[in-house]
Amino acid sequence: MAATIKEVAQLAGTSGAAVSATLNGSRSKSIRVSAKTRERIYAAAAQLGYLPNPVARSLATGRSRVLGLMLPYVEAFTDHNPFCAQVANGVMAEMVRAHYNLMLYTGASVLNGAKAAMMVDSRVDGLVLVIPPPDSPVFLKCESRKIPYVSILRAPVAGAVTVNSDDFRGGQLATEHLISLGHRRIAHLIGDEDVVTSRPRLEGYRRALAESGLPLDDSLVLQAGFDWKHGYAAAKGILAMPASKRPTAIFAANDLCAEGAMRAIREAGASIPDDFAIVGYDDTFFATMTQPALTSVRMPIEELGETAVRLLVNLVEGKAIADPNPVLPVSLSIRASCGAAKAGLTPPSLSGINEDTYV
Amino acid sequence: MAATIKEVAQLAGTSGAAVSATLNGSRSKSIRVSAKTRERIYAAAAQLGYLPNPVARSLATGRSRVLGLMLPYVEAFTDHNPFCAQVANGVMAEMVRAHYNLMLYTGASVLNGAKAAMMVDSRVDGLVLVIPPPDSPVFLKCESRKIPYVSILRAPVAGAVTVNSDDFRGGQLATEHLISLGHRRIAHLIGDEDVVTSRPRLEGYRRALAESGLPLDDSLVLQAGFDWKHGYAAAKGILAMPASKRPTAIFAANDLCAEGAMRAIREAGASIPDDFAIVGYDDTFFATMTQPALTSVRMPIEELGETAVRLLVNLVEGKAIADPNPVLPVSLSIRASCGAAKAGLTPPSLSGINEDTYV
DNA sequence: ACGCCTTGATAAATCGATTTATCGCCCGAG
DNA sequence: CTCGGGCGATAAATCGATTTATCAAGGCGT
Repeated sequence: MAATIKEVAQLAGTSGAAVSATLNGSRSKSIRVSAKTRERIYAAAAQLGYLPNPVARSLATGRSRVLGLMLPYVEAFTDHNPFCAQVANGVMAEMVRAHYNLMLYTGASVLNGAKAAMMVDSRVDGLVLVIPPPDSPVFLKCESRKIPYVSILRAPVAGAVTVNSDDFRGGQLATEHLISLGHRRIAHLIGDEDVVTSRPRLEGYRRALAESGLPLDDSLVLQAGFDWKHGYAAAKGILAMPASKRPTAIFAANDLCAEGAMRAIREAGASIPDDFAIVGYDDTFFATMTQPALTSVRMPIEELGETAVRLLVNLVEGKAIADPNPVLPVSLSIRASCGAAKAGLTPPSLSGINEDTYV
Repeated sequence: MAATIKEVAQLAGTSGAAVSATLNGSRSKSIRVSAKTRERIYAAAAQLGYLPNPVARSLATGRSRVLGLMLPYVEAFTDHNPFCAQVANGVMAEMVRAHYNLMLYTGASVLNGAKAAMMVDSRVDGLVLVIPPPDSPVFLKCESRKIPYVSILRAPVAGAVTVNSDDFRGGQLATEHLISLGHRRIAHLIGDEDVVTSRPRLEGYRRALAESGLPLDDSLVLQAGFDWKHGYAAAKGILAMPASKRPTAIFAANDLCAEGAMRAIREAGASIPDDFAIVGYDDTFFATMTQPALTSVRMPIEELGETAVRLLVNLVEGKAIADPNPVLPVSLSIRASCGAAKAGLTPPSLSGINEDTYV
């Protein structure tokens, strides 16, 4: 029922070509529109409430002004780790700014077999991939269909555009902080092996120890994971160590993992930060809600999303890219869980429902 | 570069019409394809890796198999209240099931003026609106462009399809629980006025009091909001009341609000649940992380999303809808914050990174 | 006065599907 | 022997834009 370009042309007493050129501000030599005609076209378009049909436009131009966002698992948003949600937020914000629309894809179900192919379709001009597995078939799909893509948290590969945060530095920061507070036996709970951030964080941890002349004790490096359960289990293991072997500080894989560890420690009747100092990673909002509040490495998660979109838009529009593999800086949010800040000094500044609701 | 229908037709030695009909399993009388030709078409399509261009298909059919999801604010995902994220999750899951794709829109920026119109465009077959303001222009846009839509958390309006949860019952449940534990002075922190859930919860609270023969004391009904800050402030107010006027229990607007209240109470040196029993709403995962863990009214948030999509798909495909205004049931998750369950008995069962990652 | 360039505008091709109208052909019924 | 009907398939129209090729005037220089 919506007005078409032909109807506008008819009402303005001109042709569709003129309408198209006028409304798009086309600067082609081959088609010119006089000021008078232009006025009539504007009037007619306004009168009919004309909006170009984006589907038809896409077909004609080969561009959709839609970018896809692929999240690694179906529960991306419900998962208690707000990482994906925050990335999505940054992505959304930047897409709005760049006048692109967002198509959302999550999980294996849309990516297996025929469906996988369906999604990497001509509907999107480009794709943002979040923590893609190193051997994901998505890469091949994109290559073969010539769909530009940018990966968030992926080890830089020749020719691929990636956006990462400085995990090595993050590992260093967390460990150095604990060292500066006098800790000499510091445990590290490693995140999932297949996630690209785990290793550099570990290396940062090792470097910090080495630079301070502290020994590297492999019994203090525990395979955990990015969830509550693994943190809880790992801490149980630590609590079971003989006192002489036991660490006095824990650098956890992330905030959730740290929370699990804290729970295990509390259940054992030990104190945080007196018996164990703890540092988390991601600086999620619930780092402020734990008791004591959790010191955490902050990474600019939303900026990861924003940067990825910015790069992708350049890719799509054929513009030059200064740095195809940016690494965003991290920092340390110091709270009470290491004893470096008093408990309760940093109440969460939660925003609740925002004013920016739809009109 | 992708293969077109014409190329497939050529390779199979037939026409585009035959290819289209075959691949879509068309049962029209006017076009028939013999088994032999069909085989050749399948072979050719497979050989070329042919996938129909969805843009062209959309233009021809007037259907895009894309549904839009509109969230009320830009920070929908970052906002510490995981409500929108969970809704998005349910929506996504159901869309995958129904073979639709998801276009995501958030906040005022995409909805003002010309941009608002751009988004309600022919690209989507229908729209899911989450907590739309009662007077949102989106409704008119949809009507005038004949785009079917379903609203989540909207007061039922004649002719509109809505999905709600039973907030009245939720208010009742929370209050009855506190009454059953012996509380006679129960405060209620109301959520934002303009959010449709606030009033029925209040009415449920009132009904529960009335049915137990307890007096309705307006000084115990405090305007708060769905965020941490308002919970914190409201609790401060309660703590400042003269002891005789002070409630012994608080039914908060939601979990975040409850958390804020708990923080204020702890800061005042009072005990939960001994001095104040607390009930939250939404049963978010961090209700399990607070100390003590928070009793909360559980609403089936993801199911809201799923149901909305199911209804919307029916709307889009012209199928009958049994109940255009379903109200989903709520329940009570009892934890330690009211003294009805021991602290620490319900550790969070967090899942961390899911197995269902993309291949 | 003739050709040339510029301006203004339109008809028509294109994008890649779906869908309708049409066309042989062969077979069986009358 | 002819006519109707079912089968198999194709050409062509359509969807609603963009974009290219084409064309008609009009102004200007020589």
